[in-house]
Amino acid sequence: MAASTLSEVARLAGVSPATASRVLNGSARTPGAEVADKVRAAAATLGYIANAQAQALATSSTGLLGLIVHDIADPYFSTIARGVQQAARLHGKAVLLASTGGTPAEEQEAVAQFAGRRADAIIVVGTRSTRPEHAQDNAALAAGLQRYCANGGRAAVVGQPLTGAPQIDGLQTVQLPNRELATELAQTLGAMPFREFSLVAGPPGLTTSDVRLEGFQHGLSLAGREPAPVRRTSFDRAGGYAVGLQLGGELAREGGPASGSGAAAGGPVPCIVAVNDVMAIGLIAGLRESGLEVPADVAVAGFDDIETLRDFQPALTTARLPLERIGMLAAEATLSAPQDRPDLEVAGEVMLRFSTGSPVVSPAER
Amino acid sequence: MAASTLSEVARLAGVSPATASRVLNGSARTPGAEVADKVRAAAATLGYIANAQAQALATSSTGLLGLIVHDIADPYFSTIARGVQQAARLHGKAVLLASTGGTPAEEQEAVAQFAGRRADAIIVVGTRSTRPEHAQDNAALAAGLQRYCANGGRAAVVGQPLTGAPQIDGLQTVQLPNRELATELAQTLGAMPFREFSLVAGPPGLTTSDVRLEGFQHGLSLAGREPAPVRRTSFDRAGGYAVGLQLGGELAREGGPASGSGAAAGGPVPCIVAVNDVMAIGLIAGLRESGLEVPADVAVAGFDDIETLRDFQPALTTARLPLERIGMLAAEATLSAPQDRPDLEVAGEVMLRFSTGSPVVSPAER
DNA sequence: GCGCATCTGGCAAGCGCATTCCCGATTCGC
DNA sequence: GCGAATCGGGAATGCGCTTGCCAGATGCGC
Repeated sequence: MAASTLSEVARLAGVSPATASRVLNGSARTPGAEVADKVRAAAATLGYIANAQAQALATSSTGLLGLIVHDIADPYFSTIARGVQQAARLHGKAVLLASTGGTPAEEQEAVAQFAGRRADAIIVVGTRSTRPEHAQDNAALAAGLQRYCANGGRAAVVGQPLTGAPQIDGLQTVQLPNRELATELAQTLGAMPFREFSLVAGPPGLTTSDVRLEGFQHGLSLAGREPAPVRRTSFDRAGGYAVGLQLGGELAREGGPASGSGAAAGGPVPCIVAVNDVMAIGLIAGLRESGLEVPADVAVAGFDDIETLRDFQPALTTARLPLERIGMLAAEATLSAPQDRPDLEVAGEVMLRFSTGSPVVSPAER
Repeated sequence: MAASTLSEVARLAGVSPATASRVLNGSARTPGAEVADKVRAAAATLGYIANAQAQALATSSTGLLGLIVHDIADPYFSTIARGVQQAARLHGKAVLLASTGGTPAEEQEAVAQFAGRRADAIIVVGTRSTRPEHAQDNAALAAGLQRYCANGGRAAVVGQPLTGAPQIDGLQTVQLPNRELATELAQTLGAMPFREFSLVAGPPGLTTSDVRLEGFQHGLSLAGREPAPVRRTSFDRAGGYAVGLQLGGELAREGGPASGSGAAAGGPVPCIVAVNDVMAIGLIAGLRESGLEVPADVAVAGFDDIETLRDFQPALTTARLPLERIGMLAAEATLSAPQDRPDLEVAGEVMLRFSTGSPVVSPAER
């Protein structure tokens, strides 16, 4: 029993395929009520479901929205994905998902795949890379999107503009206030009585990491602080953890063998800022492993304000990005008619919490 | 500039579309090397990308894998999604994502949509519902999957078998050891010197919640414990938090005005088990809000072992489900040839951690 | 050197649907 | 009451690709 087709329905209803099509799938010309009922009845008994592939071929519109993320299991991306999904649903589109791993080569592959499926729109989420070894892949990615847009596709990239890309017509960018927020965070923290700052970042060349870093340093200087030393590690929890162990060891040695040096002395403690929450959480785990208390011995801050992490103790000081809204914006930007495209400006917010000694906020208002 | 078509490539290469098709998209009959090169060159200069829609129509195979989850931003689902995505990629399939919200009606809608798109396989993840108001939708969902499978689609459901469904040919089930693991967890905890147990569950009728509950109670009885009282709440963080506040208030009143009653007395403390990690985290937040310490005043355990939550303090005692693997299994089950389908047995593991007073495990081995 | 097997590439028929064009049947206007 | 405008429905065409089938070309054995 193969899936029933339009003409089967038409035959059962005793009408032509054209008529059946007109009643079942919205047409400007709606046939008479009697005929329409007959067709609908036939469709129901046959359990007819329109073949979206054939429709797509005939109408050259697939109703597909391609979403490209680095890792769908990462809460940063999955939250954005939720927003995209919601917007897509509102527009009656289906979401095609690609979880790439983060290299421009894989992203380019996903773009090609989506272009082949003639997705109506493509959204690329995640940090760009300026690493020299990615230059060629970046160019390929840009070329792929370029061609996709030239062929009438709509596309948006979330985060930063494409690396080394020409102006691409039809490509929109949801620019994230990474630099500004990082500056604000650093300025706020810089005004607090921390002994010194250090920064934990991803490998050089990851734009999100680099930009946040710049913003931090800028904010520190605005606060009249020295530039902070930077530790480079992987852009994930494991990287944060490794640095936590390392920094924790150094701090413990310097502050005395036992923990609680800062707390005991009541003196100013150092503050470590990681470029994202997940790294910050790993960092705290590593520091703890070294016998340090947060924030008594060392203060820690992150970036993103991941929802799942908001019950973490000590509550993490961070910069909130409205991730779900960002996803919706990106989707809306590609799906809406040009005239009612949303404003792609995104605002964030610095969240001071206990990991930097700020008073705890009730978890109720998460 | 419209996307170039196969026949354009063929014309440029001076061959017939058939030949072009044979060289560009894998065919059993590969034309001669010279012709093949010409075609490939033409395709390259035109930037040809095969129209997957048309291919799908011609071959009646779309290369689409439909994934239906309750909420893609929930780490439980996003981790499974990662597994599905990986398996799909291995098989050269693209993942179609639907994040439904969890009601059978929405799931049925997603199934219909995927069926219309002629997805090669559909995977439905998430708890079933036995609530009477869902009976009709459950039936519709079963009917939809039934028809989908009858039309040659492959499908798998992760969690429990469909509620009130007949045997559906071609529908596979990745059965999760919820009951067994819950029993094991309860038995283990029951042997420990906790004063009493109470359970925090989702609304009655959510099968995952209900089954875990049953398992817990069974384990408690195996350990010679009384059945534990059950608090019903919503199946998410907010539900856990609400019950945490409530239970926390009761315990604080009963144990004395100040916190630390159990710790101070050193006596046995109560143990609260939530049916999933996210609820357990909310629960702990609520308990803390009431001035109680975990595990000094009250022990807490969860279920799932969500990766992002593993750095939580106190480390959460839980039952680990290999979520990513589960996703891969489900995808593999639907994508592989019948003879090399994987075994759909899934094993879990009880993880004793500090939230029930067990020694802390180094975060390194997350 | 001839016939046959083998191979190579072209032709054409769909896959399931939307859409344009067209024709017969109504209905309306005068 | 007649012509014209209108409406309901059917036939045909094409979307881009795959593939079975066929004709021509090539190679082989005898």
